[in-house]
Amino acid sequence: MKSQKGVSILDVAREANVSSATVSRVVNNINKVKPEVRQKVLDAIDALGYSPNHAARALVKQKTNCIGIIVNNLHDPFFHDLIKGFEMSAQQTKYAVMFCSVLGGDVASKEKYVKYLTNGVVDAVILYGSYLSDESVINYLKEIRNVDYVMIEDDVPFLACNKLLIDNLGGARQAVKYLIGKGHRDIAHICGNPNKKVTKERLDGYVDAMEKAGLEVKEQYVQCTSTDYRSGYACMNALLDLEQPPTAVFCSDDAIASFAIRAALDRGFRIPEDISVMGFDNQTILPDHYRGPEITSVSQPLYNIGMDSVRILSERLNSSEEMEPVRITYQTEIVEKESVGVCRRE
Amino acid sequence: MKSQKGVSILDVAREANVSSATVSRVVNNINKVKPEVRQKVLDAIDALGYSPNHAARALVKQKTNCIGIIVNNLHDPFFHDLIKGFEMSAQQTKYAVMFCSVLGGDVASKEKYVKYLTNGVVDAVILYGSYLSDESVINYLKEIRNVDYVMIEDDVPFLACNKLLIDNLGGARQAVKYLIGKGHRDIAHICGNPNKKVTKERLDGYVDAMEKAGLEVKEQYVQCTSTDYRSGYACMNALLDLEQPPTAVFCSDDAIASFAIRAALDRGFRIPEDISVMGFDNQTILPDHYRGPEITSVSQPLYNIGMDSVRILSERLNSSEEMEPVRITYQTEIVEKESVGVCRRE
DNA sequence: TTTTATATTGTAAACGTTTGCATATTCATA
DNA sequence: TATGAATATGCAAACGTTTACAATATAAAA
Repeated sequence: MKSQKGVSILDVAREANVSSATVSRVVNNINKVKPEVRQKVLDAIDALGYSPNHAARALVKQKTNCIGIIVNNLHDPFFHDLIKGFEMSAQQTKYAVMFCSVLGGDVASKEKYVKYLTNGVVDAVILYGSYLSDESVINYLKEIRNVDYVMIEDDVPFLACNKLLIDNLGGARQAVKYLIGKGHRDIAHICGNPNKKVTKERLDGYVDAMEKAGLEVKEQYVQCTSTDYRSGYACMNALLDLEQPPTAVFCSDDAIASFAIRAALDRGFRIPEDISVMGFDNQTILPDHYRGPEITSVSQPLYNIGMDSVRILSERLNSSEEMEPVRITYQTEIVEKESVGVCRRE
Repeated sequence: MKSQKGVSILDVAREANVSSATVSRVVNNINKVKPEVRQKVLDAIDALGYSPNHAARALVKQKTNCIGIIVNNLHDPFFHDLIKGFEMSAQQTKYAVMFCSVLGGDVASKEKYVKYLTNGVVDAVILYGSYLSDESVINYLKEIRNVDYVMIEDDVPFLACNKLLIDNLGGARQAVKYLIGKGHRDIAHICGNPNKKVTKERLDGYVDAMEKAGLEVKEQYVQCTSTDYRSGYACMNALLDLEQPPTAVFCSDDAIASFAIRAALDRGFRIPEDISVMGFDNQTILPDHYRGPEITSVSQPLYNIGMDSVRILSERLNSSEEMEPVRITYQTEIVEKESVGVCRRE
């Protein structure tokens, strides 16, 4: 199958006429070794092409110097900024950072990766997203005490771990307020899969902001997509079919917004002159079919969250004392682009 | 730092009143164990929450059941399809598949990952792209015989490993022939960073197809970008400034094409009525600034390449006999979209 | 019932490191 | 030169598994 090289520390020791302990000290830069001996060892290492075996090290030191990240659908452009954040702080840490991707909702491979990683493969795991709120996985994680972990964007109440959360409620409120500020009163909401926590929170934010502003939340102004964001198209059509269509539509996310805008454009509406559309996520990359205006959106600091999660774990792994889990809620920010205009209805 | 659970196979053995060997046999499904004993062990495992330590296993078995993938800039939308391919076949293999990302041209972290992975962390590595043609890395890889690996899109001649290549030359020829087929004669080329092999090959393909068709390759019709694909904008402007501008432009890749198109549009040209533009890569995701037509392009089967690379390594790792490295060249395919039209020049 | 073959279990070595402790070497000091 | 302190090195146990091999229990055959 493969021709093992199999140069071990003992081979080096023999070659250099020292003990394996000395070699180990040279390799690990423990400076209790005489310069000429160190050189002899270094030469032997070079001559034999030795490099220390990871598994053996991990076994004796009980750590791997590796951090694992689990997301679903790593290929999703949504992760663009998050990955950039991970990459950036990976560069700055001594830990090797590795990504695992779970396709779609595949529970089996999700469990496979969670169990695999948390079992001595890495020192810490970063989990993105509510797709992980599976009973089985959560129960498993509760038991895990041999790795540190960070959950991003998912707040499982009874799980005592580091949590980096996004203020979805606040973000949705911001969005609606912004639309109101542009003079809109008839504001609809296209809501993503309502079983997902994120989506639910954004819906709540919409409702809350409307009520606080004394605006009625008309039932037919809230359209829910199926699990697929493509149905944003159908939702927008439903809104435009109303006798009094909204003048602005706030969508759960930009992917939905892109399809909603497409629907409006296909019916001859102009964006934002005839109808304003607002998204969430500030996703800078959209499917290539998209030809609408750039989407005014609520931006989450994914880049920072990616950076922070690696940094936080790094710090915790290096600290000698037990640390309380952190819990950070990140605020969102409106990014004004082209898809929202001033309300023209009287 | 962290409260170790530390349940070992010995704890289970004690709890179940058997030897560690028996526990091991149960865990690994070696069916030489009596049903009632098996159950006793299973109960003990459950009671103690045992799961086998990865490092210890890896150490004794000399394998990790893991495949590592190294790419630069994992966040780059270019990798969309490739990642999808990896994900898909990851799902189908028993191997855990993990991604490592190297930011930009950071040689230090590139080396870090290559050395880290090839040293008992994984059983096999997949390397994407010519960014790895660093002397130091290549020399290192030559020495490595304890992992299998696949190189995608980079053919280092004296490196005997599995290679999955793309016929860039042929793809470029296809593209130019296609443009000629549309009646174009004045065909320019915007060439990416000419130090990169890929780009060089595509340039060669362009020249070759032009010559074979008896068309002159005018020097000013070949524009090279700097290292940044954004300079496709400037290149297009240079072409449009010529007294006889081309009627069609073939670009090294879609990212460049998107900027070239932008430049043409900004000067009031219509695509494809006034000038045709063709790309390479069939990148379905483009930066959100892009508002041009969908780009007619040469598509590489990245999804298949992703799938194949994992599959090939899986097979090789499981085979007991030594296998010759494979070398596959993938053919490209024209994807007709909106950016190329029939030539209107007399 | 005894013998033999077979199925099940246990013992202990090995995997390749690190590291506490013991020993050996060096060096400065008296 | 002898002494002690400081420095450098080696020995061997430990990390948690797997797996040949040995030992035992069980079943089948005589």
